[in-house]
Amino acid sequence: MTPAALRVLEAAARLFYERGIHAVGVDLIAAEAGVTKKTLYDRFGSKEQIVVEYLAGRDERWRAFLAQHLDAAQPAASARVLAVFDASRVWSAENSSKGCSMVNAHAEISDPSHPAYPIITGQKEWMLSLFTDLAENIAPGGGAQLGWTLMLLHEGALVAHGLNIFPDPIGHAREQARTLLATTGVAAAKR
Amino acid sequence: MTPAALRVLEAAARLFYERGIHAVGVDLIAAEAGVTKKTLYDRFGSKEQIVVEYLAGRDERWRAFLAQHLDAAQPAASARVLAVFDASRVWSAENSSKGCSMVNAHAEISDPSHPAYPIITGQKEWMLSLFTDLAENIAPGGGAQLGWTLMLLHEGALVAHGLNIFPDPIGHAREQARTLLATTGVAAAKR
DNA sequence: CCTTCAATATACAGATCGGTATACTCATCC
DNA sequence: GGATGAGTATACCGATCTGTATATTGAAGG
Repeated sequence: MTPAALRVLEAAARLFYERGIHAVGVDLIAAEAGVTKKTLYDRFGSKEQIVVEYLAGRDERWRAFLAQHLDAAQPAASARVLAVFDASRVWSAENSSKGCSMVNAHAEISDPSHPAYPIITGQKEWMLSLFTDLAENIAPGGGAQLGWTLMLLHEGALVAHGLNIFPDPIGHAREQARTLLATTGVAAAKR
Repeated sequence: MTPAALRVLEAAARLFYERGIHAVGVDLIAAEAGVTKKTLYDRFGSKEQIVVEYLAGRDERWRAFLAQHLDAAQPAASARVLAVFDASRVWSAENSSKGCSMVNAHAEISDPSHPAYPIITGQKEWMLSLFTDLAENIAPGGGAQLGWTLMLLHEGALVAHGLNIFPDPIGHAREQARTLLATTGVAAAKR
């Protein structure tokens, strides 16, 4: 990736996230990146490809960021679940003031045959299986249901964060997950 | 509202929701409504105004739909909370296969000075205060926090429904709300 | 030294965008 | 019966959209 291509991708990522994908034209991306349109098309070939690399890049960075937090967490499954919320909280404060970029992209990309579509659904499926796998360790046999609940809390918190509707929704979701895991863990231990 | 204007609004609502606001042009709206562009502009004046009436109309219909469910529910606050989830479940199955139209519009309309912006945030604030008011009846003094949790479950369920990531997320959210209200009610009663 | 390649500048193509103009039809209503 | 208003049909406007063409510069590599 050449320096000019990197600047294009950075400018596109910022503009796509802040203003929406369809509202941002390639001329604006090129101008903000300090690059000519020819360079942009030489590197990426199409706007669609820039969209794909924007989402793929965000997905990759989020997974790496989350992996760091998970590596630093205690090995207990419940601690790792809370680490996911902690990671989201920091990530959102730094990169996601308008909510989840995948959810926002999903609002604009309706066609499942769009090359960016599997990136969107793929991240959500991956997050869900992460939650359910951890949940299965906490409540053996009931991992799916507990994972669903954690997913709901997490997705809801991202949306609420983007809408700025009440203070620190991700922190609140984390606390709810904590009490939920505590009572569920107790119930599982009693069985 | 003339019949032609109604057809315009119906076509715009369907297209905006399915494909996104910026991806749909006025020519397409007019064609799908079986109406000339002149009629469209005579009735609405601008595309922006159509967007505003699209969101305002959906907001109004959702509130009326929800009011019906609340009127039919038992008067107990916990039953009314569950009625909200029940209403959302039916509504989403019929009208919202791609998730919440307000959240999706928020992804495309970033400018807070856009005339549609207060409709989006207004509905979310209204839903939050609905939850918190009901929650305050269930857990006096802790309505805000419980209301936040209900809001997270609800928003998360709408997103999960739109992403089609696991079966019946709104039904699952309802069950989680039920157990949450039960334990919270018990805790409040013990105090 | 000479090729290669990433980059620049500028111009342009064709389509679509939101929005307007003109002329006409038809029904309703004082 | 003439005015009003909702509608059609069609053409147009300037701007913007994604994408391409042409010609040039400058640095790195064998």
